[in-house]
Amino acid sequence: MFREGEPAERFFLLLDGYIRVIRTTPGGEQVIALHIPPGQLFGIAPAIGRETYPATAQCAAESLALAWPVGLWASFVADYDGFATETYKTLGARLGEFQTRVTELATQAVEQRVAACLLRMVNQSGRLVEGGIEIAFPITRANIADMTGATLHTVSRLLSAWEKEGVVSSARRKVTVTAPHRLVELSGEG
Amino acid sequence: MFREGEPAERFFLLLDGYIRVIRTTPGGEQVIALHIPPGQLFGIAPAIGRETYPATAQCAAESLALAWPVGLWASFVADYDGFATETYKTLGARLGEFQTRVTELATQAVEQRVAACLLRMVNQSGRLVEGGIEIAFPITRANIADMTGATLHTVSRLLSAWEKEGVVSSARRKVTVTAPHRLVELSGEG
DNA sequence: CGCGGACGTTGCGCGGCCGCAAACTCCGCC
DNA sequence: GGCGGAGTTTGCGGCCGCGCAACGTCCGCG
Repeated sequence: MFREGEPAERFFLLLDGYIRVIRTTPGGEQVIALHIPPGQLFGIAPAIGRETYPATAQCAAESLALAWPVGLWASFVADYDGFATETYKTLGARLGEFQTRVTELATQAVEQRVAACLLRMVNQSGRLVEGGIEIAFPITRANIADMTGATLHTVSRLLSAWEKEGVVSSARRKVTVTAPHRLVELSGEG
Repeated sequence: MFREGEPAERFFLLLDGYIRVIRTTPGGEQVIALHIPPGQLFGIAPAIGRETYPATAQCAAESLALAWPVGLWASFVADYDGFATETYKTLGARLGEFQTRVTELATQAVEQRVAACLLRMVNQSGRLVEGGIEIAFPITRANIADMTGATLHTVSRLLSAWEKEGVVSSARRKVTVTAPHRLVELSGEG
């Protein structure tokens, strides 16, 4: 959709699908900052007084979004009454999520972080299926590794172990949580 | 000043001093989320649609702040023209900082994180003294450990090593950076 | 002036997680 | 159908950084 550092020419509203927001380090490694579910605004650089995008946005699944030139931002805020409030809440929710993630990354072991990461995705974007709750967009071990600051290998090992214990059930690019309560325990009551 | 989870009854403007914003994990460990320099708003729960404070705020140094009941927030936004914009920018800056920290925590080794952490504090709250730039508020090794997700011991070892190399110079509750460029290298060009 | 507590340093051992390597499976595409 | 690439699994070795412990130092306070 757009890349980190590009001039922010538009802002978006996601109608359907999922967007992955990514930051790339100078060293070439990437970190997944967040996933945008349908119904949320994104690319809202103008809201925070920026003229370039602070991160890269990719489609995590087939997606449909509306886009407006940033010039219209001010008139949206002025014309639609709940708009500013809603934006504030979105920002606040993201700020809170980042704070939580900083806390997790700083204090918890990889196993707990991966568990917490799965729980977060299930909560935000879970889809009820028989046998558990499925994460509603395609996701690989490598993606989870990028979110948790672990390696692909470690994530794979953890998921294998959990699958043997019946906590999760995973297929190619898909993860279903079958025993959320167990995962909560694993995440350290977080 | 206030504690995480308390009902947000007031918001603040820091006139002088420094505020440390802290989150405590269920396990009792604490993480320093950010430091507030003079001139910034803080405790702005109402801005993000929250009714409780998302974190704890302590004085890091002797401080002086103004406080208003949250009820006045709306009228501030309505009456003072730059107020909303300024708040957005503050939120945006914090969001950006958290994103950066998540990235660092996820991809970089402890040594680089500590270097980056010192650089950030020097940039935001540095005071020019002879021989280098000093961090303007009292700070302990344990504080730095809480910010970087390392242990007191590791931080102590790193600072000792850097002091021998002439990169920093530290005393009790005080750190002065004497060779910022070296620290930038150590931080991995971050 | 002496005590207590906060802060800082250093050594040692262990374990979790990375890094590398190799192999397997599945899917899309020509 | 066959090829290639993306995704996943698993084993093994090594190192960084934690956890513990003990000691040293500095400051504030009665």
